[in-house]
Amino acid sequence: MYICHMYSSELIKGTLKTIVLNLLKNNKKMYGYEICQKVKSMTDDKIQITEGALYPTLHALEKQGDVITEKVYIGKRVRKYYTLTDQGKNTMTERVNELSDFMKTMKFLLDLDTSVQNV
Amino acid sequence: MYICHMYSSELIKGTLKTIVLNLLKNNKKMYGYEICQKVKSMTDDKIQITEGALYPTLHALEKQGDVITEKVYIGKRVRKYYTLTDQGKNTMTERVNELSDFMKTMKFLLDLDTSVQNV
DNA sequence: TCTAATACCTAATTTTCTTATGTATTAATT
DNA sequence: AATTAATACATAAGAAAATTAGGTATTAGA
Repeated sequence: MYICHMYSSELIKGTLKTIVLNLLKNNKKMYGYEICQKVKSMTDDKIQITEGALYPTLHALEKQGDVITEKVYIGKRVRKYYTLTDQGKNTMTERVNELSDFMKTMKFLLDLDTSVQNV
Repeated sequence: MYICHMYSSELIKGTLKTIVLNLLKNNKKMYGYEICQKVKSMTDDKIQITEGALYPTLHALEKQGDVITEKVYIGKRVRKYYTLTDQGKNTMTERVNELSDFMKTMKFLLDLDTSVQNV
């Protein structure tokens, strides 16, 4: 039995934007720190997005028009909420489809589809 | 319907070593150029490993003892065949299991497991 | 004879992440 | 009350892994 504690960083590379965009679809509106925690808890600590990776990614998404931001003050502490734009929804759909397709291809390539049914 | 012609390069990042190690499992003995062609044909041109990425990867695998090489001359042209070592077989198993596990996690994270049965 | 395919290789650059560092507020612990 | 941990943002230096572009040489095909 294979027990995995945390994925090697190479694997996660390239999927960060897709993860973020997809979370924004499901949760409508999130802030950076929340995204880190959410991914960590949803994956049983297997995927831990570092803040050094996340914030530049969020800024890039904003710059290219896939998300818009709004600042909310909780007392004196600021939160920056991110929301998908219409363009961002398209980007999200494309990215998620592509990743889904990629995983099917990888499954085939690595001979992992041992099941009988194959849609 | 989503039609994918070729995956964006970010996705493939981090999976190259795993792909190579796995191909060597199934095919026993392969040379670099052959690996490129095999991956290309098996994935309907969706994954095209560039030689600039492959050769350094193969050299790294050799350096860390996961593969051994033998040169074979076809006329005057040389082919460098790569074979998994025992250590390489272990590495391969680990890598493939990790990637398989990672894809399950991503499926869950991206809410892609809509099927009823869930092994 | 010229081009395409086969077969290897490396180097400069780019992208993307890690690691480290920084600021500041608020909650929890001692 | 004071210290630590958690919350919440951010950037910058460096590393890793790919792309892009270049190089050499042989062989097959047009």
